Amino acid sequence: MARELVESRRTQYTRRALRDALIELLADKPLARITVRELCERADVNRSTFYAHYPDLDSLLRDIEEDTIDWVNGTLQQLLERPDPDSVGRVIEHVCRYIADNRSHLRVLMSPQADLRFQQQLLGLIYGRIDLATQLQGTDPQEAEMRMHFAVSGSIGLLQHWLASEPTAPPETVARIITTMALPAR
Amino acid sequence: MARELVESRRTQYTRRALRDALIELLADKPLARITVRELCERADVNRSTFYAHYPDLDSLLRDIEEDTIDWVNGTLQQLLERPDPDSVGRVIEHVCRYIADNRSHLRVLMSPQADLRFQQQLLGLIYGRIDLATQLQGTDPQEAEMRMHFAVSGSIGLLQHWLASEPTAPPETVARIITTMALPAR
DNA sequence: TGCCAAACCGACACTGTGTTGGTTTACTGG
DNA sequence: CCAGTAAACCAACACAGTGTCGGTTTGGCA
Repeated sequence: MARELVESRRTQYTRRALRDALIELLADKPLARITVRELCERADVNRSTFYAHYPDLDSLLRDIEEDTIDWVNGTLQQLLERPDPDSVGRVIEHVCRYIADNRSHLRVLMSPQADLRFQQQLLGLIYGRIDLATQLQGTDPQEAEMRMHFAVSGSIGLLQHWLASEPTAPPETVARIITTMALPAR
Repeated sequence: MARELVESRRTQYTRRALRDALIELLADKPLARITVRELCERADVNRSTFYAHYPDLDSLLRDIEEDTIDWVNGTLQQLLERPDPDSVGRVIEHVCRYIADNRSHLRVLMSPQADLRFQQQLLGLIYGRIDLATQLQGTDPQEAEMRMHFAVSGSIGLLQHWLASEPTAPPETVARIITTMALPAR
């Protein structure tokens, strides 16, 4: 694990070229329609070099996604350390602002063209940490889980629409809508 | 158009074989990992015969999905003809019951493995016809659209979870959750 | 500056794709 | 009941992408 942290300048450049190229291609078409060949062509990297780094396109995509996942994890950690009565709303707003700041990358990663698994993982992480269950106390556990799924998928859909549409609504508005729709009125 | 309605018994059998085979395969893996070859093998249909019917796997899938779309369209037409003050809740419940009745097919078509486009089309159809906008009267149109997207995606996620989980909750419960979360409290 | 890891290159066997021309087979209408 | 025909079968094709080699440059760090 520690060894991998020490990447030579050359390999870093190659990996970045591959990652950037994939993002560019994903803006045009779904992953299934992208070939290793054209990716390498665009990245100006030899095809065999690609295979030296990743077994397939899926792995490359997951590598890219990992950065965002890591950021969210770290941020959640920080935010939840200091106790805050209204933590839920604050976390959601914080994440929305992050998304707005990294719009160009995330509009691709969050698009329906991209990887649904990542999107669910991302939102599931947030709602899981927040422990939505405590917000839904008193209700039937099976029903609470269903509401949870509605909230996660609904948030994904809203965020996708937000990132795809112009002009862009302010992150605060989006956060407010998510909060009001995902959580039961108190 | 009229000509296509008259299908010989043979072609009907072939098409059904292909459709059933695809449903079976989709239960195992996503569309992207399914090849025309293995589909034909399972369907016991010659590969060139497949191409005589469909240009690619995507078209076959859309053909299957069309049946459900047609049913929903027809049902909506019927239900919305007779005016009903509480039409929204009734439509949603009706659709949930249909899904429960055709569980085996729809659990595949609705799965994340399958086609997201279909799922959005299906739910978008319902919410569009219902004209959720009227439910959201008085609010900012941009915000109304965002809530709409939340509602559609949320419903999809909930339905996916519902179809995938055991034991199965009654359709009435699911309909109630969708109604309460998608529509603003009056 | 010399070393060596990492990128490049060309070639390989393999699998899947669409398409085509010719054949068999099984419905259907007379 | 059987002839005609539409539809399914079959074999073979050119082509594109995959994953994996061994051998060769090349760039950067010590």
